Amino acid sequence: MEDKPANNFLQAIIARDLANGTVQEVVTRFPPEPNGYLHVGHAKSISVNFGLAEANGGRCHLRFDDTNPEKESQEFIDAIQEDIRWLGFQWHGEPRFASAYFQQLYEWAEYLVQQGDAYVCDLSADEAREYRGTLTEPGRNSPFRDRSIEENLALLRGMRANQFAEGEKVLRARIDMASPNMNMRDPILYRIRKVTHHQTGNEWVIYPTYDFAHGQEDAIEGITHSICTLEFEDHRPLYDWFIEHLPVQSRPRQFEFGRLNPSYTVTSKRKLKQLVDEGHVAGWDDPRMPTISGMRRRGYTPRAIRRFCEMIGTTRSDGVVDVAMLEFAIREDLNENAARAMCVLNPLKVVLTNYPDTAEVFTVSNHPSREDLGERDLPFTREIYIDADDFREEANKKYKRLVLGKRVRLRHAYVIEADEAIKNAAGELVEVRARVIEGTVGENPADGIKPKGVIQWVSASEGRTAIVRLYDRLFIDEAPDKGDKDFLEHINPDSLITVETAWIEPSLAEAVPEQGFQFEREGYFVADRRDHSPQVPVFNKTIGLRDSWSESA
RNA sequence: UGGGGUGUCGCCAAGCGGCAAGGCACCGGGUUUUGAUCCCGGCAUUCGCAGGUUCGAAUCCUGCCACCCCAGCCA
Repeated sequence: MEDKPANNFLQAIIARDLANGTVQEVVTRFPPEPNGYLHVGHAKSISVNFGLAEANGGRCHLRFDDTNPEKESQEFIDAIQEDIRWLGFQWHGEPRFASAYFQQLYEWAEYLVQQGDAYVCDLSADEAREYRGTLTEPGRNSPFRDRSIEENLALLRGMRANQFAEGEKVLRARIDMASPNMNMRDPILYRIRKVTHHQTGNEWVIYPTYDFAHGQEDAIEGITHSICTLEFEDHRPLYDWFIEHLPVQSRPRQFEFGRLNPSYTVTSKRKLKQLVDEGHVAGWDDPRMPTISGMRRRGYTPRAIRRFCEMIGTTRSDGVVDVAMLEFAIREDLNENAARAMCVLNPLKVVLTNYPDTAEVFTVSNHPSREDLGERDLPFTREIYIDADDFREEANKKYKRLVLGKRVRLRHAYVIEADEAIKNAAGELVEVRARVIEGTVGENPADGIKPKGVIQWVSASEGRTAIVRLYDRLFIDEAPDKGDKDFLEHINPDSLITVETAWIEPSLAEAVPEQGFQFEREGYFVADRRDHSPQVPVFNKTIGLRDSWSESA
C-alpha cells in the first residue's frame, strides 16, 4: 500500500519534476554517518526520505556517509540498520557506503587538479583559518594556490602514497577566497588521516571531506532529490560547483528542510553521547533517551513515531515542536491497540471480611472496544491490594475513590464498602477492612447506593510482583539544547523512579518483552526488551494517561 | 557592519490576489465499571511591523524589525 503523498513543499517539487519529465523516477537517500545512534530527529529525516520515495513510486537508498573513520564504527552501522528496519522502512538494495566510492572520488580529485580547479596546500590548520578571513572580511589566497598542475598532481599522489604527515598537506578547490559564502573560500577536499577505516582498512591515508563526497555520492547513485537539513543550505553552491566541474553521470539536486527540535529534549549527538558517557542515563537505549532505540525500549511504537512525523509536517521553518505532540501520538496508538491489565504501584492491603477464602475467577475483556484482543482470567480473593492513593479515611465530594464508610467499584469485580482502617503502633495505615456488596459484579448495588468511582486492584494471593520503572522527561527545561546553557543542569532528578514491588495481575506474568499494555488508570507500560522475564517481570512506563483531575484537591 | 534562511492562534501547520483549513495544547458540556477513551461546543475581525499597489492583500511591491545557520583538515 502506498501512502497518499504528504502535503509539503518537497512533494510539490517532486510532483512537478515528475510531471515535466525532469526526472523519470524519484530516488532519495538517507545518509547517516555511523558515528552515533539515530534519534527522533533522524526519524523525521527517514520518514521524509523514505516517505517521499514511497509515495511517488521511487526508491530510497541507505548510504553510510563514512568519510571520517576516526569517529565511526561497525557498532553504529548495525544499530542504524536495525533502527530503520524497526521503524518499518526498507531501503532499496544493499546498504551503500561512501567508502565504496573512495577510488572514484580520488580520480575526480585528480581530474580537478588537471583542470586547474584544485591544488595542494601546505598551510597548517591554524594558518588556513587565518587566511580564510572572517564573516565580514574576505580571505587571502594561500601562498600555495598557484602551484603548477604537474606539481599539484605529484603532491596529491604523494599524499595518497603516504609520503606526508597528518596535517602537513590538504587538497583544496580553487574557487574564491573572497566569497561571502565561507564554504566557497577554497574548501578542503582531502585531508590526511592515518587511521584504519572500518570498511576500507588501511587502504587509504587520505579521506574526502563531506563537501567533496556527498554530491558525488549522490551522482554515482543516481539520486534525484538529495534532501538534507537547513544548515546545509550554504553548502548548496559548493555542492553544485562540484557537480558542474566534474564528469559525473547524473545531476542530483539538493533541497533542505527544517530540522526537528522537540521541547524538553536534546538531540545533538555530542550531548547524547555525553549523557551516555557520563552515566546520566544507562546507555544509548535508555528509555529516557530520544534515540530510536531508547524510544523503542520506552514502549513507543513505529506506528506512533511515523504518525508523529506526519503530524509535524515538513517545512523550511525551524521551530520547537511540543513533545506533547509526540505523547499524543503514542497515546493514540496504544489506546487503540494495547491490551488493558491491572497493576498496583503503591500497594495497600484490603481484607474483604465477608468474603470466603475460596477464590472466584472472572473472565474479563482485554480492551473496552477491541473484542479481537480477547479475554483473560482474573482471580478475585478475600485479600487484595489497591493503590494507597485510592483510599482515604475521609475526603471531599470530588474524591471518587475508596473512603471509610463509603463505596467504590473494583474494576471488573465487586463494589466494596470500607469499614475500618488498621494502623500500626506508629499510627501508619497498614490495612483496610472492607466488605463486598453482594450481587454487584456487573450490576449496581440493589440498594441503589452507587459507588462514585472505579479503582484497580490485584489479588494478594494470586497476583505477582514486578519491578516497574516510572520514567518521566529527562529535562526540566523546555529548551535544554538552546544556546550555550549547560544542559546537564536541567536534568530532571525524578526522571526515573523504580518501584521494586508492584503487584500485577497473574496474566501479566505471561507478557513477552516489548509487549505494551495499558495499566488501567495508570498509563501505558511495556515489558522491558532486555530485563523482563516471567520470573522477574519488569515493566517500563511509556507514558501516563491523560489526567484532567488534579491531585491537589 | 558579509552571506544564506525563517516569520500565519501557546506549539506544529494549510493557504500562492477574493474575504484565515486541520492537528496538539487549553477551556466548557455529555456518555462511561479506566478521573482514560469517545462525543459535542469554544479557541486568530487577523497573518512580525510600517507604508504602497488593487474594487479587494496573509498572499504583489518597498522599507524596517526579530530569530536561526555559516569563520572544523566534523557531517
